[in-house]
Amino acid sequence: MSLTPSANSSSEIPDSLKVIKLSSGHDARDPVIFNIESEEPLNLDITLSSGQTFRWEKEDPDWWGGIIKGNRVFLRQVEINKSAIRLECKLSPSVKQTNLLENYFNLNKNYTEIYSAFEGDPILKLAALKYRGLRLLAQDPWEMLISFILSSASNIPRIRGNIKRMCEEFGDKKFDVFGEFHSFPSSSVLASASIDDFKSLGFGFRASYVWETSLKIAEDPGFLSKIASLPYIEAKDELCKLSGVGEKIADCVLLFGFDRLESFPVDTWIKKIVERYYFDGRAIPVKKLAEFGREQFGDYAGVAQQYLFEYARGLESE
DNA sequence: AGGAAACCTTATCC
DNA sequence: AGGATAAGGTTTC
Ligand SMILES: [Mg+2]
Repeated sequence: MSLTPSANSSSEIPDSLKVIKLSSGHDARDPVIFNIESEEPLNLDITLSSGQTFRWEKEDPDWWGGIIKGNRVFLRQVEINKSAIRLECKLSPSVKQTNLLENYFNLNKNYTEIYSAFEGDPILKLAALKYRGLRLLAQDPWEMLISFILSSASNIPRIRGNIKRMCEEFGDKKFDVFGEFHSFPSSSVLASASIDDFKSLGFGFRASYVWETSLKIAEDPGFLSKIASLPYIEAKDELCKLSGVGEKIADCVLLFGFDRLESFPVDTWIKKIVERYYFDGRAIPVKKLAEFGREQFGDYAGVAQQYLFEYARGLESE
């Protein structure tokens, strides 16, 4: 299943974006190579190694490899300065999607404007400075759902490993000019696996959650597309009905899979940093913190969350 | 209704 | 070095 986040169906690509083709890929054995230039801030390393996405791998010193809407993509940053960025992109010539990368990186969203909104908040100002070019990605809702069910009380390296093994075991084997790769497995394929299969992949207690939710989605394929049209509160309530999905994971799915920037997922890192800098170190219940985040950061709550998350983790590792 | 306790496994900390 | 603690929480009791 592959759903398009609603905001992208009507997204306009701004004039500031240029696509420069370097190789037309007339020969079906050659990859298509082109550049993307944008005035929007985008730091590939920060964005693709962040905690919102789990399947990107830096295989070369420079090249990132990943899969977008079932298409394998290789990217490297060839320019990054204050006013413009440039990406070199390699795709299989079989890829027909237009604006695949522009949509994935949400290049229609004005992050300079968002940074301005962060100016009045001392912590966000610092975070935006340190992680400039971190962008929210427009990812697949189904992939987000399973990925974040796997994230609960886990850690990022482990989540990546769980997902990688699951894709290798259950994802469709596909071929392009670069060779073999595996897609993210469908709900029906996962529903026909067993809980023990998932335990042997290292899912632990999340194995039953993944199986139950896969079965539910396989039996009700319209479930996720209905979410897209619901108001935030109702969308979240619906998602929470799924096994393994509570408030936090519902917020992650809404933010990363449905472009709902009003979501403010509260995990242990957000809890720590928000208590420390916004509540004078006092302990605050997670539910209150989520309400605070949505209230405090408004339309950009989800972007603020992402910057605070990376900032909090950065503090720990320094 | 609200708050512990249980739940798997692997990084990371000290 | 290796035992303790924490990790993008949810469910169950
Ligand atoms: Mg649930």
